[in-house]
Amino acid sequence: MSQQVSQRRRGTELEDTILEAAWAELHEVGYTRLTMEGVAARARTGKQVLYRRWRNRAELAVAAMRHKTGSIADQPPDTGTLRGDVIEVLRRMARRQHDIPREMLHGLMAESSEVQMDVAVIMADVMAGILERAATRGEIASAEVSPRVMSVPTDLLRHELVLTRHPITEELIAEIVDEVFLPLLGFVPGDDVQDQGPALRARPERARGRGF
Amino acid sequence: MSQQVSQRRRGTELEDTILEAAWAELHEVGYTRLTMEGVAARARTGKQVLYRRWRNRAELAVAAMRHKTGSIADQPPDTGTLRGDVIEVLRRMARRQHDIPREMLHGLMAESSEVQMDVAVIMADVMAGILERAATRGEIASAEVSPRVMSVPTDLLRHELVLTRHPITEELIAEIVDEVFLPLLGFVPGDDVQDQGPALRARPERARGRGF
Amino acid sequence: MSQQVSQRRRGTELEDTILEAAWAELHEVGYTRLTMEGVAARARTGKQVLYRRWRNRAELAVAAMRHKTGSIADQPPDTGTLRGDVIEVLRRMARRQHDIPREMLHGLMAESSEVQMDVAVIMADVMAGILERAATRGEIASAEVSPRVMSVPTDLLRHELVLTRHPITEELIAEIVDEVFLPLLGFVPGDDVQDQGPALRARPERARGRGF
Amino acid sequence: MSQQVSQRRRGTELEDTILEAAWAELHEVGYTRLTMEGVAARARTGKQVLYRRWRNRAELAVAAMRHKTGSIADQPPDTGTLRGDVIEVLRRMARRQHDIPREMLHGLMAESSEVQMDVAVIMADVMAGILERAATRGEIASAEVSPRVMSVPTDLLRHELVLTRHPITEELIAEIVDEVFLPLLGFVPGDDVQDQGPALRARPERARGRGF
DNA sequence: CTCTAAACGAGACGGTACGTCCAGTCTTCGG
DNA sequence: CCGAAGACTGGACGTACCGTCTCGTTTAGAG
Repeated sequence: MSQQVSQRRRGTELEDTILEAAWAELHEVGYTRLTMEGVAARARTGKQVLYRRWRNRAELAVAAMRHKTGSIADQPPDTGTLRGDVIEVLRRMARRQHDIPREMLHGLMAESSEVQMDVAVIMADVMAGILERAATRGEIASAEVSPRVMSVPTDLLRHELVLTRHPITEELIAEIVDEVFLPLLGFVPGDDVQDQGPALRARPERARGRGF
Repeated sequence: MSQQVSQRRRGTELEDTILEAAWAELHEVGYTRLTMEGVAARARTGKQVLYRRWRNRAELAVAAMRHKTGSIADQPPDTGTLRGDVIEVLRRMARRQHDIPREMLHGLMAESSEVQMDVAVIMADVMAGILERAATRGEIASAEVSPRVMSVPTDLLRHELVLTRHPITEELIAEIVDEVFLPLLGFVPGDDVQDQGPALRARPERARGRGF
Repeated sequence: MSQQVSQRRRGTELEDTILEAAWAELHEVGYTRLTMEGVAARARTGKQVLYRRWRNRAELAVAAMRHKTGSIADQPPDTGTLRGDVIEVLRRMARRQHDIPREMLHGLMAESSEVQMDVAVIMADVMAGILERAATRGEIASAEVSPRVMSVPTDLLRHELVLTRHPITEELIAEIVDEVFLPLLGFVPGDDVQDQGPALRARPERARGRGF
Repeated sequence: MSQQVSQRRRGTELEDTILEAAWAELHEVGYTRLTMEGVAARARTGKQVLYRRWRNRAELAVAAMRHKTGSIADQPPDTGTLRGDVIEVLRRMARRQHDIPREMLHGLMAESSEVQMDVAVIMADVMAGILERAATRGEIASAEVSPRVMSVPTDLLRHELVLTRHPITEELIAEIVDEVFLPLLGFVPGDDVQDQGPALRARPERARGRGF
């Protein structure tokens, strides 16, 4: 009479459980100390089940990451101004990165060739759209911008996000847009952008080694 | 009778042997599969000897890296032109990176807090010097440039070096300098820089995933 | 339009296939490495089909063994002489054992309580019949023989078959009969049994350990 | 002042601990379910330590067995009578076997070629000595006995010990000696051996299968 | 020059995780 | 309902390294 409930998890249900377990482990112990055994134990299943789906912890971690973080440029921002659009794009990138610690990213990039910078291409499309609209509005003379220039804001932000330990602030985003990107486009900001305080400020962090 | 040669290595001699062994291992198997046991075996010594000097493989790898790659900005370039100087700086960065596979870098950044972007600060100093001289020569109006702008060329190159799989070419460097940095400084290139072919070219690589 | 042949095996047909697969596996990899999965794969069926019939690999192996080796004392030998009958019984035991490697037997005895020495009782009956006929023929005074004595030849042969690595030869069988069993019955062999060569011969094999 | 006790066990001390742990596991779970992990856990050491010493669980089990059970025929019995000596030998065998369950033995014989019947040869020597003394005392005409006959009592007992589930009783031993061995030697027992009750008794156990 | 303390080389130790195999059970689907 | 197929829980396998500890052997340098 009563609906026979499956005792044993299978397929998608099981997979979701595992990916959530992996995500939890990633945040508790970090990628470096992520173990298949740990994930299996937390998901209350066997290691074989994991290995049936992902060849190694890198693939598992990538899958867990994607499971939690949806696609980035689902719908391009449209704030009505060039500056607003670009800032919104950068904000979304930063917000997205919030979930993914640098350490995890580096660990993945060290072990997996999966994690690519593919998003760069996607971002290029988004930026092209933004510039298109800006040209239509007459904010800039032409949408014909070198791809190198077009990717400057996202590249610079990504550089900060992944390769430095600087906290990502609104000021940082404003700097990238107002000191670098807009000037490159020959855009002269109107009166609404007079908060250019941080310019010419020295970086606080000191070098302790030689880095790379 | 014969000169008594020390059978057992110690101190610096031993340390050098180890660091070379580590460097060799790094290139043979990569950072991910670098093991203390492997290095010890290759250097024909015991693991204790390694642990006496470096707390873990990350420290050892960093040390091995530094042992091979000297400091970056030993002497700032001085080619006589702003453009030449900046290009030279980027070339040196690229050349230096040649020795250090991306995988190694990511592995290190995942495990060690040692590998920092400290070099960024050093590069800032170098760039400041270059701009100073350019201002003196009258190439640019003033050396008073926002630190954000000043670090744009090195940040962009580092982004390419570490976060993409693009090969580092002369064209890439030229793009960064001619399409981004010099325009930002309000610099109008002379007749010697008419090789601006790559502009507006589309990026060839396609996205295969969502990356990050 | 040809007669639709049942693609799916069932009942006895399926069971036979499985038992033959099991027997084949037993001879290819031995009992120790016999696996339910291996048998299922070889029989092109699922594990559940096996578990529906036999609780574990021991039971399956026993079944496979019995499937190949029929009952031992189907019809008691009747050669016309006491000596001939006993030798024939021992020969049949030896021949039967030929199919079943010692390793398989030990494996089964370790895991299954099924494989019993029940045959001992059967053999006792067979031996009783043989002695009965010998008494009737007048070869021995009486068929009233202690059960212990009666089982001596089969027990000794079984000891050799299962617990030693000695090859089972005609001489071995002759020894058991002529040096042990017949003397125990007070039987004086006639002239046809003068091939008593092996007596007093030393055993060739040397001890290498302490065994048990 | 205080004796510095080594925290970490090594060499023989560690080995003894392990063998005792293995012996304990053998008795708790039996050979079939003996696991290297179980032994390592009980001995509070790593699996590698076990594998460094023994290639597999069979070797470990054999070693554990030998560690507990000393050599069998350290000093031959000398009771003053042939019967007494033989009975004493069989009693010792039975006592020794008490420690080693049949299941363990079969498991070992299935997996290891180490466990041999070498002891048979040793027993032959012991029996030869016993017969020698019996001949000297005049109990038997000559010590020249066929090796087959000489090993009959030990072979029969071993058959019972290993291949049947019969409990090993004094009566069983008496049967072997009084009904089989002594008669074979043409020995006529004196008045002290009138307890020949069990003769002609039927075996109680019934066959449940076809055995082997 | 002898003695001593430290460092070296070698490798065992207690442990964690790997990636694989198999047991025995459960589920789905098709005939 | 049962066969075929295969996924699931779970446990052990045998291996690789980790970082520590111990042993016996150089080897510098202090006395």
